[in-house]
Amino acid sequence: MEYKGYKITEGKNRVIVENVIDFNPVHIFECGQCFRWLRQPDGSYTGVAKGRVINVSYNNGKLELYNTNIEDFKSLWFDYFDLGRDYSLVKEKVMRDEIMKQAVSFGSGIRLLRQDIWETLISFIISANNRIPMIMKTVNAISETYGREIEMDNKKYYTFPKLSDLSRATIEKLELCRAGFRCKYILGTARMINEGEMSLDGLASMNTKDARDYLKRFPGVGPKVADCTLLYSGTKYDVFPTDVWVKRVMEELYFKRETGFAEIQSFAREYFGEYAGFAQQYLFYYARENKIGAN
DNA sequence: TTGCAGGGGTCAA
DNA sequence: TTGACCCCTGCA
Repeated sequence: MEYKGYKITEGKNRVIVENVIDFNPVHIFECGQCFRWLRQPDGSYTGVAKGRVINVSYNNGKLELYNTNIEDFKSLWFDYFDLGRDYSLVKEKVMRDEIMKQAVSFGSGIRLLRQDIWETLISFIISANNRIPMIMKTVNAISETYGREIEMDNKKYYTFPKLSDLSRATIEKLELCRAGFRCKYILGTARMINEGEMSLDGLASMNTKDARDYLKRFPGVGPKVADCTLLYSGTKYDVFPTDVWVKRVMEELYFKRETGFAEIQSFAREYFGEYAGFAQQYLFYYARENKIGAN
């Protein structure tokens, strides 16, 4: 059948989507926006999202989602993989110079996943002063401890915990998930939302600055975590999360000198405008994979 | 083998 | 503006 410009067919516990372009699982899942997708020996990726576990592979315009059905594809995965967006247009918009042409060509199959904002917020609180393998371990441990068990091919996986379940956690038990000094931030944030003191529901209708300031009221959330939360949940795209890698690549390729957070932010806003978030993602992936600016 | 620096930042002084 | 911070890995 035809669905929003794609040809989709249903197979045994799987959905095949044809005519998919600008989609590369390696770029998407390894560009740093998510922590729950694992590369399999055959090159496909298995991950937990939307309360489900699926396996994703892609070859020559054909996207294959295993352990799902057409109904879930329409209601969940189409949106999650941002399949309604024309990434060729996005690339055109951000390729403003030779540097961006390089970065885009390097990460040509990147897509910004539209992830659950609650999970994204907690995951990026964990990311502070941390390394990716550790972040993945901690998010997994939290899911195993407080999430729900699901299954694919007789293997167990765990969904990211609901707000109410994580709110009931204790610092002592959370510490077993190896979140270290971030445990108090996780619990503090969860409880503020659970008790109704704060809410993630209104962020989309705020302007970007207000949304960022609002998120920064959570413990463990500063400018970087706030911007990541907004961008990787698909809430705001005119943000430019600036971590050490982005700072390095901006200094080395654009500024040709040392600079600060504020200067990079205003440059990105001015230069990339509403596409800043996409530009950041191409740049980050390019910088990290090529160790640009690494000592 | 042991020791130490440092990491996708944030907080507090 | 500057150091401390959980925990783990990489590298002397």
